[in-house]
Amino acid sequence: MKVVKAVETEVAAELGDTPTMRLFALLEVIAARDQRHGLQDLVEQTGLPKPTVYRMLQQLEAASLLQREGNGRHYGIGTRLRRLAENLLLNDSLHGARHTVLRHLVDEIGESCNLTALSGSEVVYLDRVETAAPLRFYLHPGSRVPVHCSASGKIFLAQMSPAQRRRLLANAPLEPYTAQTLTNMEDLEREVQRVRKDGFALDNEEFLPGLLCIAAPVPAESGPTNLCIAVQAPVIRLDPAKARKLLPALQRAALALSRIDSPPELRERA
Amino acid sequence: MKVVKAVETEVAAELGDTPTMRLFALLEVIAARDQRHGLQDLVEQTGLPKPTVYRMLQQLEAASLLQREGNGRHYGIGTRLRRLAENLLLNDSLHGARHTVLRHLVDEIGESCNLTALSGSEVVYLDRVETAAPLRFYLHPGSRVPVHCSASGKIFLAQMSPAQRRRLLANAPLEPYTAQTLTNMEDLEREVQRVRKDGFALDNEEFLPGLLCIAAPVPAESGPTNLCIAVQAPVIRLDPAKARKLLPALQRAALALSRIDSPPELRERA
DNA sequence: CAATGAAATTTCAAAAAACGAGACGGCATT
DNA sequence: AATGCCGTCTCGTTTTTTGAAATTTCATTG
Repeated sequence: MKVVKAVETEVAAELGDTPTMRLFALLEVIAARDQRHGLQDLVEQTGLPKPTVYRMLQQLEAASLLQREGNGRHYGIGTRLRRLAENLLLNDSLHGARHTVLRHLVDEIGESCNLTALSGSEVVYLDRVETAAPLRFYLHPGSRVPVHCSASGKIFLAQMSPAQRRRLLANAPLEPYTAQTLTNMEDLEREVQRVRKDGFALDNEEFLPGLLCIAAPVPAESGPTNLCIAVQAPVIRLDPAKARKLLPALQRAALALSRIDSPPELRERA
Repeated sequence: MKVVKAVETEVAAELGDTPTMRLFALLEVIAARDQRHGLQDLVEQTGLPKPTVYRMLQQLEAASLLQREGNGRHYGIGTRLRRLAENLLLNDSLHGARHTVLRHLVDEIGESCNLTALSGSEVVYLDRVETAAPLRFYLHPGSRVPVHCSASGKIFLAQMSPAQRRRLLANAPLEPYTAQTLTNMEDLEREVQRVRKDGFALDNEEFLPGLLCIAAPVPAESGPTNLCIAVQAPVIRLDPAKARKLLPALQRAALALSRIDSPPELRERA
């Protein structure tokens, strides 16, 4: 009994604080296993009260997003949700194309690479391809890191006007993650100026001990970009000097990404 | 200007009356085209007010369901939504297996077939495979038809107790769709008794003029089933006598579906 | 064939979220 | 520097969601 309650609380806390999020949490539970889902099961899996889950399921069924299976006591995926999922995967050439570029780069240089973007005042991992080497940092797509202690973050900062930069950093104090983390504004400003001049950024164990990272911007048609490509490796295999030698490959990949991201066709208005 | 407005109204009316539905409408718009979606575009596509769309996008982005692209002025599919879509399609062996059976049946008898279930007081098309013949009725998966004038509907009715049947039909008056539609309770009751005895049902132009349909139940482990398989064809190619000859093939497919739907493994409680 | 109990559904008043008109602000073009 | 298009924020109002508890349903079981 207690164990069950603990699990319930956990899932509910993690996956939902607005109706929308609770709904997606429910869908994720349903999508997670290839089996029939009864009301009771879903209640236990999500930790939501029974009438709530019941109402959600009913609403989803009415919209053909889910459908009842068997004797009406179980739910499965409905035609509309299936079609949505198909279209979602189908109409996302951007992701596919980018992933290919990332994979090529990883093949070429032999270390994990990732694609990052600025979201709010944090850097988000859009996608990631791991190296084959056995020792590696596992950082999954979708996770977020602070701007001030990540290579990509510094690139984003370097593109901004001083005013923009100050505004952004006002919301995010320069927390120390390691002994190397730049925690005062002057050091960071100096570093950012260097990044702007060089066109690439390093993170030398400033976020995680033992992790070195080099990032380059993916140029946009004009103006600042919101996309970076970066290599991450344990300091045992990669030091700043070696990292600099990877720059040409990195920039070649960045250019390829740039072509994916801003081809003239996409400027039309359907 | 007027044209745009007309479209807006339409989409909004069709796709949403609760926050949840509006949200899915938005996702469907996003999933529909492989392009970058700006706020303004989405406002026009969905017909929803700007702050509403803005809030939805923001919420979806915060949850990594969407992510910003380019300079932050466009949205694309996020890692979590992509994963959800992948799992949704992956973990739905039921659908895949059923679809295969349907396709085989269509190959065998040469007419469009579909899989139906009872939902509320209507029959829903769960899936459908079309014949290769040029003349055909196009009825898409997810659409709904009344119980009293569809072959599958009669099968569902035939499984019920008279009390259940009366309760269900109380909510759904026997509306006439064609001259053949059974619109009085006695005729329908007589028909239902026949269906129960024969184990199959016909719809002889009772729903759409020129459309003949024969349905058989997909047997459940025990008790009534909520799944039927049916053949639909223009009366020009199929008459009741010919339809009856398709019955063995139909029942063979029904048995195959039955094995998919209730194998012992699925009775476990993970 | 009624009693039993587990599971599904409905109810309803309180609480929370969504709504959207309008104001505001940034940024690009003029 | 002015203009205008978009994205973003505000806030009082409206709508939806919430969930404990009561009720119904249905398959067993005694």
